[in-house]
Amino acid sequence: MYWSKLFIPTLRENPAEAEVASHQLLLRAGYIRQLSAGIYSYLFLAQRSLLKITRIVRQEMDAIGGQEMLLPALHPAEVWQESGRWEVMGANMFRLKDRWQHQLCLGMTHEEVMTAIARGELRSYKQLPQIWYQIQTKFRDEPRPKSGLLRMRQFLMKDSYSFDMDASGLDEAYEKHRRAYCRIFDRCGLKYLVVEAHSGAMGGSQSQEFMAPTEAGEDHVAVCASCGYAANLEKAESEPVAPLAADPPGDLAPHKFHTPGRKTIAEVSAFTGLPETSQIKSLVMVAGGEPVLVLVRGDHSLSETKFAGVAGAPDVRPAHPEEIRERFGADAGSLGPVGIRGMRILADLALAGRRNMIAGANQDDYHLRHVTPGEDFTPEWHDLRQAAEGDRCRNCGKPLELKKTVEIGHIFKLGYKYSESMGLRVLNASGAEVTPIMGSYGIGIERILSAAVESYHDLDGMSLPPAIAPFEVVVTPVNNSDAAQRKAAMEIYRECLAQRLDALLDDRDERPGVKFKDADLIGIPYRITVGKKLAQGKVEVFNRRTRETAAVPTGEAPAFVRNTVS
RNA sequence: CGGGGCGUAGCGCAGCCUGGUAGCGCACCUGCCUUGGGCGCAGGGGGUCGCCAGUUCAAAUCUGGCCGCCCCGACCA
Repeated sequence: MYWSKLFIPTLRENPAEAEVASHQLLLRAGYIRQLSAGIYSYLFLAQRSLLKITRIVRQEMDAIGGQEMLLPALHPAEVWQESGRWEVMGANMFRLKDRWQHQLCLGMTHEEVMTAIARGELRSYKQLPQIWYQIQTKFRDEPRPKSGLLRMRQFLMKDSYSFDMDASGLDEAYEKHRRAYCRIFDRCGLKYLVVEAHSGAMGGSQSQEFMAPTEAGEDHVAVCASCGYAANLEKAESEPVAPLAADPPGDLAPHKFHTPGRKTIAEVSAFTGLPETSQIKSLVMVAGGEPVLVLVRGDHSLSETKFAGVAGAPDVRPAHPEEIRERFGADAGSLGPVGIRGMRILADLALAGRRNMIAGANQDDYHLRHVTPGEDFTPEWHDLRQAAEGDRCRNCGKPLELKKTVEIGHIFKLGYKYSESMGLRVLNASGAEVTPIMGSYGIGIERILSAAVESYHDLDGMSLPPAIAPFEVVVTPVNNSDAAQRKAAMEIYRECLAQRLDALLDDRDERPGVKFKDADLIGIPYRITVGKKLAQGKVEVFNRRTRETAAVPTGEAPAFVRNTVS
């Protein structure tokens, strides 16, 4: 294509509303424009790149036997009510009414619709297994859209769903997807981690996330460089650092002492001269409407995800200050487990075996010394703490590293949640009615593009992997009014096309600097520059990523790029 | 939902405090010039100053309400 005919609105300056690199660069390079908060138009360059991404996704999904479908984005409330998620999704779901006042919503995901198809049509074990997928727009009324294409209210997802007769069939479908996802992200040229994940509101057992490391990410993962353990921080397990001071020995009774104005762990630590690891941090959570006292070591934080799992309630939240005062007769800074009755007490495993620690006295401005878990109160023991920097790996004892990442893919073993609640049944070989088991597997399409920009950019712009760049090579005559350069550039461009390269000819009547800057900005992996060396029968091949230039005989430049790309 | 910031030309911003002619850079159009990293000269077009109401002889500027966007936190299949 000829650049002079294309709409590529590059900007010299960064738009004020963009904060993260991928957002700034996608705007500046003329890939996207914002229509509203979390809603973007994908202009020519973005669409080309997204089409390349979806082509890779399709090829790999087809390769594991996936069948592509196109499903409605507009759903009747009924299917969501059947699965129970009409309520669960709350304000995150876009809802609307038709002219007859019938309730509808915009699809956030497609478990319900897929299961509705399956229950109407699948009758026999002979029809299983099935893998069905779709690449479509999904809608979520995000409380806070942000970071360009990383968190939107309307976005593209590849979603696939597997239906199997039994758990081993599901294992197989899950494993196929795991491998397909690795191939997809490898082919897209991304750096990524596969981590153990929490299955959240989806329900289900096993689940892994594919995470691309980036400072713009909001998900934290714990990674062991030594043995390969990797998990979302929500669910990561780790060995905490040892207490900084030994516990006083002996069978001591709790002893109340005055701590005027000391509310926080740090304040009590400074007041007593004992490290935070000698304190019990008492938190009040509300799970399923009931208050629960949760205890972690003073320097630790609670993982609300782990807590929700232990509490067995989907709706958990910290208690309000009024609830705490009413129930404990003291404010949050002076709470403790001693003397608490009629309330579940959960304690983190890092407190097990500890003796004579410091906790709140349930009286403002007072704390207790010599509090021993298991003797002065009896908790339920669970892993409740969030892994922290400095912790060691449970498997190999080496230090864990925490990384900021963005989720680009997620695979779930759903189990029977949807097939059960929505009444999907098939007959097995002995004629009995059984419920198929399901899996669900998602990929965020725009996030692949964003993550690639986050990973591969410099001060001049982005440098996308060739597989997903909007063009593979741009042919740039330095001086377009020089007839010899113009002619040579045209011939090289034609030869690039003949070599099946996705090529662009920069035939604009611009200064060389403008053409170079624009090509660098939009991130075309290779540039063939036709300039002063043409007299010696040479042109230059510029590698955007490495910024290296090679002088190549004019006729060989397209083949040179062709070989480098593949 | 809590906290903060911003809304003036396509983009980036000044003007607002102290009310009176709407301005700068980039981009855009015309001509000349130039061609290895956003070149130069000359001329030109483009604005309901987010919206509504109020105060005033007079509002981009002061007051009130509303809307939109961004950031931090909460939340997040």
